[in-house]
Amino acid sequence: MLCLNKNPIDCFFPVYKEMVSSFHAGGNDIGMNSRSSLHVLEGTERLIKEELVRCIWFGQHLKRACLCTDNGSRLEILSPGWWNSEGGPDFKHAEFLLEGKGLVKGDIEVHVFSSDWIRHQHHKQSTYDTVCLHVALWNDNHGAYMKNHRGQTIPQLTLSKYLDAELDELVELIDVESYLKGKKVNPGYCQTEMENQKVNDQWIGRFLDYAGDERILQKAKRYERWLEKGTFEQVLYEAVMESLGYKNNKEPFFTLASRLPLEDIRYVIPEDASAQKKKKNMQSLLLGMAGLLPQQRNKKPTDDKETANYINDIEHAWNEIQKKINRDPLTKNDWSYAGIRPANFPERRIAAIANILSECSSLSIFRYLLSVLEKVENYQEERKIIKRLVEDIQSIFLGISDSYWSYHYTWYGKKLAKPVKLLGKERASNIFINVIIPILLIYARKHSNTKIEKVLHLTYRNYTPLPDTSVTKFMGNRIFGQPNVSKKIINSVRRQQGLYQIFKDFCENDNMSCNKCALYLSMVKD
DNA sequence: CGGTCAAATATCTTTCGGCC
DNA sequence: GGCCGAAAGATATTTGACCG
Repeated sequence: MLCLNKNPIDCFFPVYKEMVSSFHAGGNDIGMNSRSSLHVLEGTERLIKEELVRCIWFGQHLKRACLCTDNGSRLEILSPGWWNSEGGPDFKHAEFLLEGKGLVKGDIEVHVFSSDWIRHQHHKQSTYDTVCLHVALWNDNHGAYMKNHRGQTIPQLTLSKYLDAELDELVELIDVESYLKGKKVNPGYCQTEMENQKVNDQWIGRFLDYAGDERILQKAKRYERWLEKGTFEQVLYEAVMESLGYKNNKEPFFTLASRLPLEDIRYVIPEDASAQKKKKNMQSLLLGMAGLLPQQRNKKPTDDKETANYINDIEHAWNEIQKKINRDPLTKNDWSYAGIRPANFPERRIAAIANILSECSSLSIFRYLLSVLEKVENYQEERKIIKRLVEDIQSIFLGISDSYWSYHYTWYGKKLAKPVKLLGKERASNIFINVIIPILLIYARKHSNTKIEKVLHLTYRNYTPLPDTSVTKFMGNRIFGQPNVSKKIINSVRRQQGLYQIFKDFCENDNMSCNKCALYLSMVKD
């Protein structure tokens, strides 16, 4: 078993990454795929899984206007087809227009590498004769097409040339969790090996700790790229906004934040206005730019005076503000309401961020964070540091109250008997872990401030786990089998985040990568 | 048009831990 | 060891979009 005792424990240290690369150095990997996705990495350091490529294809995250097959024919996708959960091609009943052929209907097979077509033996299987387009993320054999079992030519599309965002951004945006639903979880090699070797709780805990640190480091890396184009406060604002999109609205929230940078907001909303006026203007600015005001949608009459007054106020303010902004607002179609509980509709979250911004001096959440850090650094007791840091930072999210939105879920929605928070504890925790810690970590390192890093790490490793998700449940089953064992060991967000990291790196393909998993290999190593 | 579903907060219950 | 307050855990409640 790999010794994990010698590494530093009070800061974010890339122990996990070193372990992973030690197992995969040299390229002589074991397993069925002679060349795994580990070795060809363009534009991302993550391991790209076929499931992700399927999601890219199904979600059509492509520059659709200029698609060409690998032999140069113009291609227009009418329908990406429907998921096929049984054997055979990945998507059924797709439709597209192909130059020289016209309308084509048929099935689609998706791979990470174009050469996977032959490696998976599809050119010898008649079940793949219905495939009319082969879609690969990367074209590694530089061919222009594939052949099926009857020798017919299948046109091929290479996605990497047409992605509508950086690959690592897509990795963040695409929900790879949903496919886990309903599948039964098989124990991993890790679980079997743990029983064989009687791996103790401390060892596995430590491993998860380091994996959890790696997750923060990777998030930090992502934000570091954003920082090339913006200031800390702008990046923090964008990241918080993205986080407010929960799962389905990350994209429009992020777009809103980049179309409406803090600088522009400051230009439109004077610092010296009264608190109330600032709040109202901020709401109308953000909601207006989001395209979510009632006037921008279907206007319904109401006999509720309070609602009518509020809407009137906000829309009036927007009509004035709109003149000073020369960028187009988003529209209702940019937002997704599917599968979102009314309490978390985008309108409410936008109202929330508007209230937060208008209450921060100079609209800077970042500056507020720094002031909290400064205060906390001087405390002696560790417990007190942890408590105050979390409480003070989260108070700006939890403490929001709004005369309208605290009592309503929607425009014209019925008035709630009791006020409901615009952002709750869970969201605040999420923002704290996924956004604030990574960004402050970058800041600490840029300023060589190890004290801040230590405070962040201290808080991180003492923070209780967030509620379970499909991924944490899956991983709990996969590694520990019994939920009570899992619960005992996963006693911090740090370890919980470690589960996500290992999942992303190794388990996403179900059983495929168990033999390459760093957790398993660390156990069997002598 | 009505059943189903989505996920957060509010509230109630149990456990934990510190302290005398 | 027992008491009290705090934290953690479990359960109930909530509205409106979507799909057939």
